[in-house]
Amino acid sequence: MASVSRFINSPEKVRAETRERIRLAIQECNYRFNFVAKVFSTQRTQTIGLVIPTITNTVFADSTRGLQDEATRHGYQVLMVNADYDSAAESRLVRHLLERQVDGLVLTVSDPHGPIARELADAGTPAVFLFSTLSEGPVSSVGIDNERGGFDATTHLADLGHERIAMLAGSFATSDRSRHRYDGYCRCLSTRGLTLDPQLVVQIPYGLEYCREGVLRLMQTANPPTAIFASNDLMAIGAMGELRSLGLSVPRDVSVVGFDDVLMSSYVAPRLTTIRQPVYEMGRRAVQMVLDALGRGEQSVPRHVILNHELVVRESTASLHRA
Amino acid sequence: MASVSRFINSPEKVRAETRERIRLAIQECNYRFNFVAKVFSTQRTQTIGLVIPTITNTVFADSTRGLQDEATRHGYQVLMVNADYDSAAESRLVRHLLERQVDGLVLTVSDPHGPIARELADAGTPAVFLFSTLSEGPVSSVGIDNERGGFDATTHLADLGHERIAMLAGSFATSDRSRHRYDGYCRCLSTRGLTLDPQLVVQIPYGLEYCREGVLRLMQTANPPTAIFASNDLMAIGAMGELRSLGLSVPRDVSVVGFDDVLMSSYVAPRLTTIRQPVYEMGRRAVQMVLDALGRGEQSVPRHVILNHELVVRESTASLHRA
DNA sequence: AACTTCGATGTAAACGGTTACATATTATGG
DNA sequence: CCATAATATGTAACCGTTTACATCGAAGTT
Repeated sequence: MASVSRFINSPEKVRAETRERIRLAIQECNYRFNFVAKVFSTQRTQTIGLVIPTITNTVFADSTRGLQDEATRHGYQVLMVNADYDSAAESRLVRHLLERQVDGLVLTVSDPHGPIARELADAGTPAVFLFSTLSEGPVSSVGIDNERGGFDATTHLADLGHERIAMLAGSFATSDRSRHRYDGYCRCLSTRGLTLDPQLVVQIPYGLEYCREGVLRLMQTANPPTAIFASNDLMAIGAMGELRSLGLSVPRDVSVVGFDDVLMSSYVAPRLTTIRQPVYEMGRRAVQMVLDALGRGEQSVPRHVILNHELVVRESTASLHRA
Repeated sequence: MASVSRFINSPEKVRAETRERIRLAIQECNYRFNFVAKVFSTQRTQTIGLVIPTITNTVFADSTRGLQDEATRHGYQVLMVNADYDSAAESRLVRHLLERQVDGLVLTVSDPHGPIARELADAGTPAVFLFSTLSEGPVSSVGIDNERGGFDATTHLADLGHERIAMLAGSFATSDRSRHRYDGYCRCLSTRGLTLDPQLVVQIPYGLEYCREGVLRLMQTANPPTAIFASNDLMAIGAMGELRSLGLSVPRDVSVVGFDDVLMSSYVAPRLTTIRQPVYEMGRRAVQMVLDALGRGEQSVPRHVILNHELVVRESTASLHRA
């Protein structure tokens, strides 16, 4: 029994002869290793739990790639679940993952300042928030400065001469990233002396399918915007599709900026101007931080890292053509 | 101990008074349920393993949604891993999932006729192949008729008067779906009396980023195609992006048909003509079949279900404008 | 040859639930 | 009020691995 365990985990510790004996026995009773029993015994799953808001936005897929690569490099698995932008689901899934004894957690949640932060800190399982901009709090984080991202995106539009700049925002309730990007949008407006027209800000649920109504609300006002800043690329692409349906041309009639720089954004027509996040690197860093905390044990203090973003100008934005 | 177990699994079986006593004790020693121990003891994880080829193509996300919904409806979790279109990874991941004692498996693999089928059949864990077109074999399957899908897509182009129809195919080695769609493409060509020009068929790895070279190869021939059938919507969108880079207009210069009808396809410009797969339903059916087999035990026979697809005509295809 | 040392192998407890079965408690009927 | 049935609770074995520790055997030392 013990020798079999040794055989499996460090074959060099058992004599060649015994090794052979074991190999045969294994063949004989076509034995299959029981990972669950191992976990039960060691209390280590070699698994990192990942909670993402949705599987349909490929930013999360891209960061997952970085996460996955780094994890496998260290012999860890990734257990991914999606919460569908539902904060109740987030808590439920975190509990599920903790019950399943994941060694660490990486999560993108609607509100990293909410009760979930305490839950995580109490659980004693290393965790890091991904994508959010945090500078404090009991659980670590890695992201970009979403407020500055929003500021930069809006500034780009203002630089092009736009004055009626709308924001097509993902619902703040389900994403603090969207809220921070909105903060940056506001700051830019006030820096430029532009008025913040509440009619030019609409919040919609995440997902392409909700863009229609949002764009309609924006464009059917008395004084419609000449530029739209969308919370993410998916919504920007959705918005462009809707604008086209309304007979408007991007960027001639309306400029559009997105956020994330999803691969798709450089293939759509027109190619999307956007804020690039270093998502692959973010994913990598997140697992590094988890493994780091795992190494340190209890006495590790939360860290908050903020990576650089970058404005990528493509075809969906243009100078305001004054009528 | 036993009462605690009862308390957790069927509270109605313990007296209110005892229930209270247990609740307090749980509070006291802030007990956390250990799912791994339960699994170890019961040999049931209430989990279905899911192997997908990539996380960046949203078809898989969409089918996963159906899968997830049906699974949770029956109290099952989904454990998703992606193989990145690598057949070695597929085998490795299947072994991993089996070691983790998943109760059933749903998988989309490069070749459902390959050795993995035997492995699965031998393992004794219920499994179903998703997306592939199978009519026999030891493991169940649910998909559409990919050959007919390819035929229908190509026929649509032929009906529009196109004679030089290219196929931008995902590498056959990594996807039998692509191969079947190609078979349909060939059948259409021969039915119409069109010659199958090998220069008009290129295989590329999956992913937007590989479309550039594929389209270049196609368009830089002496007699370039007037229509392109792509293995999936992602590649179709990639192709449209590349065609635009070459100064060609879709559909005026070149018509493009995709496959899958991913949500994004109705938002890009021009909106993509494609073959719709009932992906949500496919996901649901797959877990139903797994749970069904789980119910029957050993004596369940493999089933192969083929659902209907549908040609969705949008803006990316047009009649051949004869020069 | 006896003693020490060291590596290889065997033994048994432990991990935390579940569950069959034994026992205790409560309800029911005569 | 007792016998009996029904229901609630307690007991202990079990799942398959790891791991600390015991034991064994071979090689090296005196």
